[in-house]
Amino acid sequence: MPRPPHAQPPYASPPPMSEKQSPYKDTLLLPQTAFPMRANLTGNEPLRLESWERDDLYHRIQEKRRSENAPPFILHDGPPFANGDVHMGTALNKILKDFVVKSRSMAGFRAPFIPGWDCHGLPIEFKVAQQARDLEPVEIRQRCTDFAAKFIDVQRASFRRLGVLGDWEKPYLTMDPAYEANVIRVFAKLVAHGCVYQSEKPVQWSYGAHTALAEAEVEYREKTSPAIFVAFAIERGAPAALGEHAAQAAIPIWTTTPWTLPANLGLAVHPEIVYQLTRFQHPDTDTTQLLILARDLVAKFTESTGWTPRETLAECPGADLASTHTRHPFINRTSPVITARFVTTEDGTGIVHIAPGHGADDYVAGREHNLGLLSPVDDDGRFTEECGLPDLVGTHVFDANPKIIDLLRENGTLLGHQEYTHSYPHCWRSKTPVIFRAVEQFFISLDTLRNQALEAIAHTTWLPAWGKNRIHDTVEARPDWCISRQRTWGVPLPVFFTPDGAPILDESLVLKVADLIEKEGSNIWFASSDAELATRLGLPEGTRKGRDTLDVWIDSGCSHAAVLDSHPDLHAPCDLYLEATDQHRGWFQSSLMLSIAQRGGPPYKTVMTHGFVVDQDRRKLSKSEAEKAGKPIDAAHFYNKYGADIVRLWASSIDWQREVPFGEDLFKQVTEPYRRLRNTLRILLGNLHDFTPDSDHVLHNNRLTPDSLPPLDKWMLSRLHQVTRECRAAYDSYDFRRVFTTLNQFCATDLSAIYIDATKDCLYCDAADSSRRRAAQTVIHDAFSTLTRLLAPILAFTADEAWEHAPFTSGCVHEQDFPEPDLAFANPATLNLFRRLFKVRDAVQTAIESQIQEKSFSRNNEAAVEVTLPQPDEDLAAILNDRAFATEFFIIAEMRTTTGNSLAATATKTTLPLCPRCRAFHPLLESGLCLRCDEAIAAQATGKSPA
RNA sequence: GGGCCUGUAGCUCAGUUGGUUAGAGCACACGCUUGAUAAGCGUGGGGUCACUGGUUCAAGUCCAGUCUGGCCCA
Repeated sequence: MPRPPHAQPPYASPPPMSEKQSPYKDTLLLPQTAFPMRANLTGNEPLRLESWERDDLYHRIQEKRRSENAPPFILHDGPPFANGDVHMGTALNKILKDFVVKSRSMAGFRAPFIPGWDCHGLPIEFKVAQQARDLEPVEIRQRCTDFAAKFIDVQRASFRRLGVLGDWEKPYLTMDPAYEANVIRVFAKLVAHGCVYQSEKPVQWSYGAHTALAEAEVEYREKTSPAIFVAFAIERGAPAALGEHAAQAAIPIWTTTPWTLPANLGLAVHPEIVYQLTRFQHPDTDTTQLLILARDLVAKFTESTGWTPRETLAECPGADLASTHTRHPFINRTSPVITARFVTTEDGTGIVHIAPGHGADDYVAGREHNLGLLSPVDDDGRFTEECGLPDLVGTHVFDANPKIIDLLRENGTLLGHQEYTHSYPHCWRSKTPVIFRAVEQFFISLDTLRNQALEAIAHTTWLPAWGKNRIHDTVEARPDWCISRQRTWGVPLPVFFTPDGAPILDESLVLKVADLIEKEGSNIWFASSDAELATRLGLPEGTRKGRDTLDVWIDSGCSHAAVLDSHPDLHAPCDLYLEATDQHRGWFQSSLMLSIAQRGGPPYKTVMTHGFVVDQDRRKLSKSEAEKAGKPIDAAHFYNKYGADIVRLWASSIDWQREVPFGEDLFKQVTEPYRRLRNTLRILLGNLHDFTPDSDHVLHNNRLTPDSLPPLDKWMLSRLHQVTRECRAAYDSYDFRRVFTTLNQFCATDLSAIYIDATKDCLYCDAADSSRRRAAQTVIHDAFSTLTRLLAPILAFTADEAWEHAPFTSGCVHEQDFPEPDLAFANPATLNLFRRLFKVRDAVQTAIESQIQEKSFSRNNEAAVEVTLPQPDEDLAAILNDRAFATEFFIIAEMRTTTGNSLAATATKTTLPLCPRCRAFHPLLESGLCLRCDEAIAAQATGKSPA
């Protein structure tokens, strides 16, 4: 190629703007790549997804790791409910899981991911029941099956679209007959251990949903209740310690549930609290009354009721009241006084009304003192005959409250009445207040499992670490587990009753049910009559099947048996469970208890929890409220608007250990780093267009050694390996945010602002094969290859797209291994020298900026800089006086150094001429070009490298 | 009401075992560049480290209390 004519004199200014193009432009090696600057994620991601699925990427990766005999890393997917669209919380959970799976896989593990869905339960049955009432069980179950299947498809499509890799064709479903059979087999184990029992106990009952509720199915909301003070007159056994007047006294109680009074069977006092016998007077009516109540609550009682203490006659500890009997205020019955430690002086009178059928504490106390049990309320929450008040039979308990209050007012036992707003348990589905009601239910006794469970908790890793305390405390305090539900959409509770109504709890019979259901599906239980089932299972005539289904927490809590133990790729205990913090009382606990029963140990080695998604003011983000406020919360809105990689980048940028702030603004905030990462990959690719690693990599072809690399390249590789080490460690500890910030800062500062900005002169203008240029390309090659792989778990689509655009890669980035940090490159001397150089650079930039502000010149590379170094620093001075290094590193024309008191820099406009080809200021040759450009042109002409 | 957690620039977050002037990204302002160009570079403003008290030569960091918000439990 002939040299272009030198139209400009050597000292000419840059070509005027009117001139379209420099005559030298064609001789430069400008970046070239087909990797587009604009991502168009929403358009391109689905195409890439298709190609992954066409190539069966998931199974290809599994196969590769299996053939390598890679150690397994098993993350067990907690099944989301198949009852709605994927919202950001669910999306965050799955993306975090995908970060784990992808990063463990690239770290050399065989990391299978078998996604699952929780299909049974009230949420679905409720929605189906809303559409059609009074259906036969089998019909309800069919509709529920269809409903669940529909949302499994919806959710699966979302999870896939988000780039989550897994065996989506073969997920586990808790409604699969094989899964249901395994649930029943775990139940058989529980029966064999003798932990299953039937009992009439107060349970949290939803009259709206017609079923008992588990703890996890209850939510607390504000409710206003009537709070009343009721006098129980002393009938006999007045405590001698309170003197002769005590016999005429009454004992006041305080309650916010007047409807439980018909079931009252006693009063409880604390044995050590001091009670006083006091004469009260009411200022409104001028009546007086002798009352016994806790000394510390007299003032509050007066404040609430107006009854004013006139004379305190005596006092005694609660223990002395224990033999007293009182008269029920409106039923012809005696209510004995008992002592109980749960009584407090927080509210009320220090005396608690005991209805053993309507409260957990009451039940226990009632049993201890043989008070009996009354639960005169039916499934709808209406009073039954048993309530003892014919007028109230058929009345809903909350409608009965005012009637009971009227009754008390009329018979003079009502001492006070206020409205009281408190947080009260509600059914999570029907949103109705929960009532405590004693019904025959099945329970799992946790006492047999508790110690082993606590032991397992101690030996499990909890992330964050405070999770251990939390689950320990909940397991320690947890009451027996009510597992029966009076619902249709669930795994049948596999219990039969003898003709006289006794439950048959027999392991082998339960196992037979499991086999039957595995073969024919659980509908067989509902479709068959008692007689048919009895015949098939060889039971005597007259045997009846149970009508209940199992708590859904049993379903998902059995996944370690139904999935980990059963799937060929998996095993129990697995390495990791990863869910939101609410699962400490949900899945983590149900899985643990059932795994203890099943295998005597925990199902997991590590449990990681992440916070809930909250809005930007750190307020709870509820779906209905967000929609009202016009704030979208569905994952689809975001991946359709911004792309899955933006959602993923957001997920990597948050701190999963606490609540996760979320809002559309935060998405916009993450698009800027995305562009930076993408453009960095693009400029790296652009500068590798003529680079073939085999022949051009200066370290692979031994053209240079790590030690003989130019200093800037040495520094860049040191940083690269430092960054690699940091990201690998961050992935190992699930600290994805650290990966994100490390890589973002590395791209922004080290690569973009420093390295590429400085070396692009060499990359564009040097002869193609100059050592200096090949060294820079070598660094850029390593940086690209490292960056794409370290980014791959997070930017699943973009990293693969970039990988594909590199001329020297093959396959998919997700099948690659992570880069290994090589400490041979992490050169402390170089890093240290550059630390000092960056301080100089700051001073130099400030000096140049002030000259640019004063219009002395306008571009960095016009500057001639004089630097004053504070103390003798030979290494620093030597490198600063190396013209080639200094002009490249600072992107300036000239550098001189002196020593002085403190670090300082001054800049002036250079007197050197402008090289028209590289637009840098250098001494020029007769050709009109600087030495480097002259040689580059010559090399192009001969096709040979100058050096 | 109880348990656990949380609070650092407008926003998202760093801040080692207490030790110089509390850092980064986003956003903002100004400037350069038109050979990374719907990109890139430079400079800059912006913080009573939730509040109060304590320990200490020294506190964002340790202690106590208050407040905020979250999860769980009642």
